[in-house]
Amino acid sequence: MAVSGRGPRERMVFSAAQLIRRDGVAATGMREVAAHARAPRGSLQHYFPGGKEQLVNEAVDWAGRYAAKRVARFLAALPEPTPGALFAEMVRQWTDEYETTGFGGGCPVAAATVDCAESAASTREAASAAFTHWTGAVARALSGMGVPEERAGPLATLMISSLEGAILVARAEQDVRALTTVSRELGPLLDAAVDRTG
Amino acid sequence: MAVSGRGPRERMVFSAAQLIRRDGVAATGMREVAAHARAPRGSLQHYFPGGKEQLVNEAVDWAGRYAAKRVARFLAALPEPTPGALFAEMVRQWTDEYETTGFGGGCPVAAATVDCAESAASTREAASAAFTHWTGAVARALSGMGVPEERAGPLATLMISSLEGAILVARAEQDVRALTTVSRELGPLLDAAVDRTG
DNA sequence: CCGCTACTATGACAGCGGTCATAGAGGGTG
DNA sequence: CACCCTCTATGACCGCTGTCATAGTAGCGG
Repeated sequence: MAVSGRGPRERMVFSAAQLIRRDGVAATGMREVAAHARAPRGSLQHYFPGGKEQLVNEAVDWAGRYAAKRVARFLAALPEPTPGALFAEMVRQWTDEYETTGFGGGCPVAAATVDCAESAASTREAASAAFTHWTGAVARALSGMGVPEERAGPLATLMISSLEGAILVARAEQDVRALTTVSRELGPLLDAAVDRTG
Repeated sequence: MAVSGRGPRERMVFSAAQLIRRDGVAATGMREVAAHARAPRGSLQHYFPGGKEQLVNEAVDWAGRYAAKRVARFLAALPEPTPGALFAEMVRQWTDEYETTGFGGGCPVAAATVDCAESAASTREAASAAFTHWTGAVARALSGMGVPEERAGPLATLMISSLEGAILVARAEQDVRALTTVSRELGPLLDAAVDRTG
């Protein structure tokens, strides 16, 4: 996994997200992040004077924006966009990863929530913001598919909650079963929400 | 939170589950567990010669059995048992806790999965077993309500995945919104799965 | 060359973590 | 009393972690 984003700073944030999603926040050391990013250790205190908390927060923030961008990209790639198809695509990103590279990682936002929700207020807020970003992107996508405004938000929350939970279960079981199940079970419900009166 | 289960051993397992669900596995120390359980520190190596990993595994196992028992209890308490009502009750356990005692804790099994899935194989297996126990209890409950056999398993997985994810989101946002949303959105879908041909 | 800024390089420190070693109580049984 | 088994009590060890302090290098404008 040769990390080669542009600047050292970006690489460290990216590496932090990668390591966090694999081992959790507490088990991820700063020296480890720097090494993984092939960045000098001395740069840590230069780019992240706020210490580990700042680095973690930026990693979570990055993950939230990344997830939101993915939604838009999925949307553009779908030949016939429906809510169920979007959800299937979101799920497929995870089944693909798990089937090819193994069950090594989960969602970094989930990891940050589990590890820091009670101990670090700013990180909890970062996770909240990440979920909000992500949910907003999904809700907008649903609206664009004809889902009524007042239904888009709740359904987006349902999609993300189910996905996050299924990721957890799949990782524990080392089996994508939970992921494929939620996709199959939720698909019809989601598709039924599009307004066909137009 | 005066812990007063029967033996010191049981108390330590229980305390471990409590602390893990709040701070995560890595951030929970053994000395801390003993102190929280009002158990002598020297008992740690006596009751858990397998070290922290054993203690964590037992805590996860305990949580899985507890969750399964709760399902049976919810079932017995429901006046008119339907899948949607059971799910609403499972969700309500969490909204109640969050509204009364705050967003201090999540699911210990989720925490163990996030923190140990990659680093400790035995803990990952314990988490998998916990989910299996829990899912089995829910599936049996659904079957008892008239849900066809082949639908009970997938729906149970959907319920638990959605619940776990909603717990995560709710904790990050410090708002039970995600929990109430998944309950409301999934209720009709679940109730529609009961076989009414009898 | 000076001075300034951005970045890097190390080493040290203090704290905490899990684990081990060793020894001590308590209470039954022979 | 001697013996043993269960449980408890400490203290020490070692490794790791986040953070700080200090010093060094690179490049650039003047």
